[in-house]
Amino acid sequence: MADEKNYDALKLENQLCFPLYAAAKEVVRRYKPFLDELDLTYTQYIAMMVFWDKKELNVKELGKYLRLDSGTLTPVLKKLEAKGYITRSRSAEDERSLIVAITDAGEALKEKAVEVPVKMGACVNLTQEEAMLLYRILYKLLESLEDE
Amino acid sequence: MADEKNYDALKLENQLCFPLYAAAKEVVRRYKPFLDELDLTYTQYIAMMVFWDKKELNVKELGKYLRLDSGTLTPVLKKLEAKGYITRSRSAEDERSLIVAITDAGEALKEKAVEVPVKMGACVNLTQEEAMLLYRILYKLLESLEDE
DNA sequence: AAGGGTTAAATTGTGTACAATTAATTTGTT
DNA sequence: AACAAATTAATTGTACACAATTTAACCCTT
Repeated sequence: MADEKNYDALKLENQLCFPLYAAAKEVVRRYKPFLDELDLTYTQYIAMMVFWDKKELNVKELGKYLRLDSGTLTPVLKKLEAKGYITRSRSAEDERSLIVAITDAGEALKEKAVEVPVKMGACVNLTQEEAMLLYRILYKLLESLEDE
Repeated sequence: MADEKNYDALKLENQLCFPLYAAAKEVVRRYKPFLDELDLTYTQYIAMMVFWDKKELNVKELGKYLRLDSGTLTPVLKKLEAKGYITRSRSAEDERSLIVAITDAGEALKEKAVEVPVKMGACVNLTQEEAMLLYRILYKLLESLEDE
């Protein structure tokens, strides 16, 4: 019994990261039917959320909000451009910077999108208090992981 | 003012799903340096966690634990087999079923892996209470999303 | 003005995720 | 037994995610 090592920390059910990973996937998956009606993927949807709020920004700024890099965003933005929801153009002041701006069609999409959070809210079976706690703890976690 | 619609629910900062999605990605990203030492990706790591516990199961059973389907698992398992940590063989009783079993090398990997949760724990800056709350709420969320 | 260092996006390569389909096998019913 | 229905993995196709590299533009110091 002196030599017995405790491997409990290596069990899936004792992990904190695993339910985080699984719940995130599952929630995104649950968005799909609602987002299909808008012809958006989840990543495209959260990008549009930023544009509905900010109207115009460059890839770097967008990436900061979404916590995604240009490797992920470039193809996503090209798809949103192809759908006519945004425009992509180089900044005149700084040719390195790509200005992404929402179009009228993109703005119009907001009217249909307002239903999405309502429908999703109905899927998530948490109390107000649990939802608030979850929100607070997740942001605390994000902040703590931010500063390396 | 009668015609003003409230779009607050469409703001990124008012979403519950977004910090969930972002935190999950960030935590998995934080695993990377530790898992690199084991030559495992996060998905391969959680699969190995199941094998360390169960020794042997088929793809469907594994998928139930990990909440992943064969489309995701098949390539992951082929990689783990190539690394020598598991074996893949058809069941004699039911040829449809693929039996995945851990090898000695896979078992040995556990010795190095025990350090991973310790190192990760040091990165996550939550109190015991917050961690427990997060765990409980995430599993409640997962369960509520499970039954459609 | 010139050249090194920095910065912003894009590109490349690897590895998931997942929906939908396919292929092989098994099961259940007649 | 025979065949339709169900089940299990694998495959196919699309879409991220991210590390690492590349390309082009900008900045800064001399």
